[in-house]
Amino acid sequence: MNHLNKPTLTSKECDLAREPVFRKLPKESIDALRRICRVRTYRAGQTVIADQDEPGFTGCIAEGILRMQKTLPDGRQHIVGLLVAHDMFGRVLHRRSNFDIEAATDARLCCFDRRALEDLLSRDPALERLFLVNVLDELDAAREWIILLGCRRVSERLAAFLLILCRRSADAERVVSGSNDRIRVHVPIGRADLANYLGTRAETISRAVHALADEGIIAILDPHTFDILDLPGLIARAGNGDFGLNRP
Amino acid sequence: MNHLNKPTLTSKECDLAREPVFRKLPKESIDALRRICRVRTYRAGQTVIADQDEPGFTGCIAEGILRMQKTLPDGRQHIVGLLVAHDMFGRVLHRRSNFDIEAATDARLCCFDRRALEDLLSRDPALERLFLVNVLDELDAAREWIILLGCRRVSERLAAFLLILCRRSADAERVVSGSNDRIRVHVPIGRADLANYLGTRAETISRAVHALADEGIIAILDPHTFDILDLPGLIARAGNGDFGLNRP
DNA sequence: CGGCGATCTTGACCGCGGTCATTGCATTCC
DNA sequence: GGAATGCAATGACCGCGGTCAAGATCGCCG
Repeated sequence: MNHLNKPTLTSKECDLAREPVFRKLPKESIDALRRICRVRTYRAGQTVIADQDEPGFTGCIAEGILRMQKTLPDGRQHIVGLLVAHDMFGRVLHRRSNFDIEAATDARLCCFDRRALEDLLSRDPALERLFLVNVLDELDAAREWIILLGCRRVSERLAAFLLILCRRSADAERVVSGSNDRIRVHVPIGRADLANYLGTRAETISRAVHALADEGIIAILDPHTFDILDLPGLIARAGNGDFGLNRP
Repeated sequence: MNHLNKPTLTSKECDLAREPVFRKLPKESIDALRRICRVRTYRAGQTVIADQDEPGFTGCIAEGILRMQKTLPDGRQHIVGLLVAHDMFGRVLHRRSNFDIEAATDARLCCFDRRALEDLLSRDPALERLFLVNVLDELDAAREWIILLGCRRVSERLAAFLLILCRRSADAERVVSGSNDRIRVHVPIGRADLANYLGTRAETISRAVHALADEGIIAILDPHTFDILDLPGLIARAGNGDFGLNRP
């Protein structure tokens, strides 16, 4: 059983002031946001925003994981982004979505009405600045990912992905075992999603994972749980890129 | 001879009001911009902004082509973006550049002092909004590119790239030949750069180009000049993606 | 004019990774 | 308990595209 695939949805509402993205905002901005905030919950597999839709809201994730993906006419799929708790999703100032946004796990979302948020943005420079900086960071991350897909082999991409998971403290925890401490990471998605994210196939992911295990870089506890045994080795495998540093 | 590799640098200054990006701005915003604008010229191959630099300016391109690229520790390179005339380059609100920005051809740039521009942004909501929308479009384009690299084969990527060139009217012109009209496109960069952009190698680019020619989809006039003979065929090859629609 | 260097092209080879098929191992449902 | 379902793992095969090497083409410059 993978607890990350079945988050327990608590009944407490969004606490926007506690979201890292909004923390730096002045109190009145947060209050204004809170006034246009509605909670929505989705079950794994449900579509939040469909490709080419004109959604009425954007928001941020309180709990769960969303995947942004595109399905090509011939059926091939690609995930352009995984969004975890505290990430923003959707698109202000833009009519149509260019991707499907689906719940990869059960999810609870704090949603802002699009119109109301755009009004707010126009009247609140601090908020608009926050969004600008946020989008700039996303752009950087997207370009890092372009490099990942453009000139790295699958094993390197997998290593980079695991490093990103390591850096997200919510997904990683230090585990003391014997004399040396390991980093435990939970992979919150299945092999197929992971393959679509890394631009390859589930079989290749499987082989790459076990290759890392054979080299002693990771240990496989179960298909969704690994221990990082050799962090420097993993970093070397990833090609020393500084992944995820933009998204602390 | 490839005239696009050696643009003649005219002596006239930037006419910001005529740049499509700025056209919608109120006159006073444009005037303010013009006041902090300096022209810089670069020769092909020169570095405009180095990876990890903290550049003192950003700007937009009056003439020429810039490439944003990253060189990995092991020497592999990847181009994350080609910037042509009227595109913005560089990064407001961010200390360090994550990429090299180099002149792929001789280039003339309208540059804004970074500090002055950031001051301006804080005081001019219309300008800040323009930047936000601009960055959102770049993010969309980057994600399209992620899909291109993540789940399309080289011949499809090449086809998509040619379609983007077609849609940039400056690079494409209709040519009447006999009864049917062709679209002529100039490829402003060499095979090696193109390979780094499309995530492959120069040899593979060469083969893919000639494969398209063998199928009668394009005609090769010289290594930098093609005629599109079968636009629907090219679109089908590219997988019906709507490339470049974000950047009209 | 002739040699030289850069770029593009083409061929031969082969390895990474895509594809297909099979197996194993859970969990769920009858 | 046994059948059914879903995901992961593994093996066999092979094709796309990376790599290396050798021509081809063109512009440049002595």
